[in-house]
Amino acid sequence: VAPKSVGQVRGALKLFGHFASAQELHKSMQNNGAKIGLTTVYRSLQTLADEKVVDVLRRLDGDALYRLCGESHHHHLVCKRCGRTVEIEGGAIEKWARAVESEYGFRDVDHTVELLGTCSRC
Amino acid sequence: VAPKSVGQVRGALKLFGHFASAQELHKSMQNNGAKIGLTTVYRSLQTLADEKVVDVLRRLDGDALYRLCGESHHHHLVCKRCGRTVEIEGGAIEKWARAVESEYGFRDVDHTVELLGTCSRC
DNA sequence: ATTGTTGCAAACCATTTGCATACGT
DNA sequence: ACGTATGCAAATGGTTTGCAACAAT
Repeated sequence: VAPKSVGQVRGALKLFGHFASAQELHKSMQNNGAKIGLTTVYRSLQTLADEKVVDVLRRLDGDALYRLCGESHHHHLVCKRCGRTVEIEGGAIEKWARAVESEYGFRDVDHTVELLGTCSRC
Repeated sequence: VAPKSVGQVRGALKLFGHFASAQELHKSMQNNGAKIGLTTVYRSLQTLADEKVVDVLRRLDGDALYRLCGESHHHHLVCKRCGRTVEIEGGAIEKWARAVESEYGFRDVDHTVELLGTCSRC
């Protein structure tokens, strides 16, 4: 029985379209007239992250960034300098992960992959 | 006129061999008998980062991780239940990372890969 | 009435900074 | 003595949590 605020936050993220920190998102929602507390924004983002509806990653300064993720599992290529982020199709990775999984007799293997570099503009 | 503590910290990082948070590194140094304050570890890591001799990235929980640049690295397959850890050769990953790098015009791309699953014994 | 939701204020915790002490030259 | 390096303790700031007021059924 998801609280309505979770839907509100998801909507705001959709509107935002790219990675936003909780505080940026909160400010943006208030600017659009929403009456919602910062705490609730945090809690909603937490819920969405648990439900794997949003991706979470960390900016270099330590702030958490959130963005709606599509249905397909993907990874990110992030610029160290400007924070520009590109979603990557990781077909090769998925195959590799499954190969490693069976090679070592593991089950239910999940993986985290992050690429960090410097983009062409920086 | 680099303080000696910077060298100490660099040495500890080398010993560590992979990404470590400031606090983990500090604890590890103290366990090895070093008399150094947490503040100094932070300051030394800051200096090393400014000099570009260490890479900095962020763990999902927000802690900063530091590693000497140019160290060859491997990846880990970790069991969620018993903590058993296997070191993985990531040749396929390295190739994939380089392909992504050139495809999107990024430079100096580093990557983090962690595999989490359940091992055969559990 | 009971259960779930909200938001304020306080707690948390990694990191940074102020400042007084200790060190090197 | 001078300038630098160090570490304690306090400040910072994003995030989390306790709790009491509040809405929904």
